[in-house]
Amino acid sequence: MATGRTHRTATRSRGIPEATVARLPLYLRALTGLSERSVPTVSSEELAAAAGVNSAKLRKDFSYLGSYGTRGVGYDVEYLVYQISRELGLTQDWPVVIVGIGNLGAALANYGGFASRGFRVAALIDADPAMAGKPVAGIPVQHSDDLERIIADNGVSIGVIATPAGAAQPVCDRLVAAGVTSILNFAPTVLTVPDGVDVRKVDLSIELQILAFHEQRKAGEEADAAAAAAEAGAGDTAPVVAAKVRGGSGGRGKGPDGDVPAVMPA
Amino acid sequence: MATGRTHRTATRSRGIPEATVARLPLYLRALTGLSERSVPTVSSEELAAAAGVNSAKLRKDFSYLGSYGTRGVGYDVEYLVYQISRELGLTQDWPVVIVGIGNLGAALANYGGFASRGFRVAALIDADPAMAGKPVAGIPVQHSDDLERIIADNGVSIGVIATPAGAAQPVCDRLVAAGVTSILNFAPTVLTVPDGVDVRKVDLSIELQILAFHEQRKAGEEADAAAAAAEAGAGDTAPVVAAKVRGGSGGRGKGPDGDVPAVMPA
DNA sequence: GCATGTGAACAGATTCACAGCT
DNA sequence: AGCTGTGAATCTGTTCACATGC
Repeated sequence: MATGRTHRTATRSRGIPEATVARLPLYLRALTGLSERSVPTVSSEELAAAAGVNSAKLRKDFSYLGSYGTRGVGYDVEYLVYQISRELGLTQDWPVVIVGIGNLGAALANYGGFASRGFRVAALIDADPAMAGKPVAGIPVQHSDDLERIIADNGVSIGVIATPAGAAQPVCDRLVAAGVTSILNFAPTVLTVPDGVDVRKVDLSIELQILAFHEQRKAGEEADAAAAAAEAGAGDTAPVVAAKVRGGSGGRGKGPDGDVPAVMPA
Repeated sequence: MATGRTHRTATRSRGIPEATVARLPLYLRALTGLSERSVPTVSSEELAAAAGVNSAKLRKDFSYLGSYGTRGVGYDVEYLVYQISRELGLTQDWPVVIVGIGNLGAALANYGGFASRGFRVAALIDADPAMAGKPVAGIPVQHSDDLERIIADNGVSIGVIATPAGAAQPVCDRLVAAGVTSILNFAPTVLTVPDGVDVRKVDLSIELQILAFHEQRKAGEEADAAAAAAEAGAGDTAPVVAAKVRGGSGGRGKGPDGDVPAVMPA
């Protein structure tokens, strides 16, 4: 169903491009590094190198925030740290709940990067009664029956879903109903949420698949030749089936050399 | 200098846009779901809904792969699964090493999504001698002294870094020197790699920071809305509007645009 | 002189809308 | 009639190059 529609008044003055927002945390990290080493100022060139982007992009990004630099000199590190933190909303405290305390959930609970940036793990929630009360990263796991109360009691607006795929949508629905408006989803599922709720997803296997694509490409001539050979072979062997007899059901012939299908999940 | 990717020297007309590549795994997942339920064909509309994108984009994406659909009918599920798998390089087996077996590394080792898509965890490596020999996810952890040998013995070209930030660059250097050409980095550091090596990073705290930005903006918009209402109503109704009114979707005319999930995927 | 900040050119991705095939 | 495949239009993001101000 079409939900849709972004706000129209969007670009008043708070029109920071999404791509820029996604880089602000990167700059912030580089800046905190400099701050810790008591570096007072940086040029766009230096900071860009530390953040792994190019300097023109960095200057453009900063220009959306305002003119916080000094021509001929550079940027004041502490000042920029503050401005970016404020822009990202990190000057306030964000209570977060993590739902699904398996391996990944536990890893997230232990992840130091949260606490150090204004995020506070307010609660860990799991559906397994055996987990209830068990401390993970020093925080006792609570049963999911209490999810709504926990959200309300802690004023949580950001939820992290680290459940198995099947549980993700129901959990998401409950989080949203309870008042959560931002969700970070680690489950390999497309979540459906009402308008006004933001979802970001992190999918480990997707990242690897993208790498595999490039890796295959790199293998270059070899892989290319192999693929070409396989495709050429298609003219008189198995894949013809795939190419012509589609719609067929179950029995798909095995590929050219052994393991064609290969992609069914366990 | 940094990311030096050879331009689209690509092979023949193999110029698949990066944005499209990043979505192929998404389509693949939706398709495997359909395949498991023995659905023989899908329309671009249906598949797009399942993958959480809009149908024009999906058709455009598929057009880069070739003409694998049937006009008036749709796409053959099994055939598409095979084509996308092949394009992503998932019809071959990719041995992967995970370096840094802390909470996160263990979670990754246990993550089912790898094995099910052509990725095989060939080895777990950690710098802590106390970990050596201990099985995680059924695989004995090996000491990092042997990193080079492990890479070579297993023909590994993809490495996953899940170490603390400080160890990431040295580990990366050793992986690359040993022959790894694709790296998935979970450590919160910018890695420097030679040309020809791909790095993708997953940063949990960055994702949360992006959510925080939007969360903050939402709060601001509520205020804006209240202000606008006040302005329009001229002291008519109270700012009660600012209360939690979410998910809205009252009547509103047909939305001209699709159902974009509000935030761009990683 | 030197580095920021920014309009303008460029490149890439998304969406539209319809021609073309089944 | 229905759905794919794709040029054209649009939108978003990046890079260039230089005027601007310390």
